[in-house]
Amino acid sequence: MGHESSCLVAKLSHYVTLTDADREKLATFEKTERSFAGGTEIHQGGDENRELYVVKRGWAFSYTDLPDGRRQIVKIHHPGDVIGFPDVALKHTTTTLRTVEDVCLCPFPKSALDLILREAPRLSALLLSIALRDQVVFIDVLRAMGRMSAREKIAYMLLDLIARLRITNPGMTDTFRLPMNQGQIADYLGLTNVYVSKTFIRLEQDGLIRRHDGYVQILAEEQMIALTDFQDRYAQMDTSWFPQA
Amino acid sequence: MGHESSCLVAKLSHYVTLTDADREKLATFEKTERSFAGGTEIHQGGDENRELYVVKRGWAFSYTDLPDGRRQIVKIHHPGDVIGFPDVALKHTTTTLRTVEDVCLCPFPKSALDLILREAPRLSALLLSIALRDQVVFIDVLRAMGRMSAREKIAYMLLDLIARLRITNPGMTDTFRLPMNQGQIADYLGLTNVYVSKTFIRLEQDGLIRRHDGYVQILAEEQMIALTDFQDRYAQMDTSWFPQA
DNA sequence: CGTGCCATTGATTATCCTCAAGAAGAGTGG
DNA sequence: CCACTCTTCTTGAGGATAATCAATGGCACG
Repeated sequence: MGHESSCLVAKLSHYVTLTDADREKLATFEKTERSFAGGTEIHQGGDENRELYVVKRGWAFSYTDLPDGRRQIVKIHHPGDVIGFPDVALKHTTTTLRTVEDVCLCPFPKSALDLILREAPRLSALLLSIALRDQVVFIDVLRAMGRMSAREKIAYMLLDLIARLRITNPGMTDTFRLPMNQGQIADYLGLTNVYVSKTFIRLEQDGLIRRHDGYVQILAEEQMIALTDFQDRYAQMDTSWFPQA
Repeated sequence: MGHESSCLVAKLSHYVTLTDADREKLATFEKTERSFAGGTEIHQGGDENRELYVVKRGWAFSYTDLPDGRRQIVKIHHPGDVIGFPDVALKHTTTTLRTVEDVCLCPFPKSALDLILREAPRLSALLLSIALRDQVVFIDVLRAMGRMSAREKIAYMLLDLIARLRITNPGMTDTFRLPMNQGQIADYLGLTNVYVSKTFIRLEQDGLIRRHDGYVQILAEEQMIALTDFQDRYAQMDTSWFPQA
């Protein structure tokens, strides 16, 4: 993940062949970069007129709170992800953005999208497709939240994370670093930190996973896929209907 | 809702002024129409190469099942909605579409989007915005599913439905028809039909709502908004960054 | 060597589910 | 017009999953 080629270009190239003109336009998204320490709040929900970010390094997440403090983490951001895309539709930010660890982000203004839409129909189609694919992913999460047990939810989350990480790290096998703590995992899955702990231990005892120093190893991926009816939405998209280059 | 102006045009016109060229392109979405009886399965999750639909009349919903039969309703469709938009990104349908009552739909092919993206940047921006706005809506639902009690979930659902219906029916006040049964509401909110019944009764006893012959009346909208921290995502969008006409 | 964060563990509680049965209403056929 | 069925909503009893509360130990960090 990159010196010359950015993680964004790497991620998008997974789906279509980008022309030099496309790469040039995308490069404007990563002109500037800013670093943040772990546990930093980068912007708050309700802020106005925000920028978008491309993640260059590190994990972050977006969350919303209920007035009484209950928290829901809504999206976990990895390198190559675009943060804040959904908020483009609205005048105000809907979620708060917080870093999990030390992070490097590339901010860019909404108006950069305008250029893409006017001049690059093929890239527009790709951006639209990613927005729509993300909707499908949200639908999958919704199903997990509404109808899965705690055990299934955690299995689902682990499968989802590893599927996403494999897109940009093709060498990855069955082990990945999980820098989030159990309170954050609980806020993502609609559980409590205590119950996440207990459920992780059961998953380990049942031989589905193993944990060591912040890493998770998936021992029985097939079994976990069956348990959660997991579908990988990241590996491929339908680009057949795109405008020609 | 429509003879000359379609519900789709009506819904989109709420956000931007459409040119005649725009209307003409959108009209291709509603060239043909098909009617379905209530309780019909229109297409199954996993089907290939599907069409999109504009809803002309009646309610429908999209759902996914887990292998053991647990069901999650993912989206409730009203007149003017485009059904199947998220699936454009993928080769196969992700959800099953079922009618709630007698329904009239206008099917159109994916490729119609291609035309828009190539020739109508402003309309492209609007479609992209709607896709992104729908993501925000999914995020709101996610928060409800993850962190709200049954009582709050139902209140949230009712507020969401009435906010959506108000877009196309500006005359609507505090009462609307809710043609879904309690099992379907349960499948939407991640509850059971029994508990939905009990919770509805409590809401009624507490004077928040009233029910009569399939209609729901919101008696204490302010209180319910406070209870659920409800945000109306439908009333306005940020169109300021759109390409000029 | 404190201090703070985090994971773990146990005891208790509550929300919501499961199972079961009954009532009200709509539609059907005789 | 009257059974009859079917669906939906309601009600109650009992149970399970996950929450809450509280305490402990490990580990990193200053």
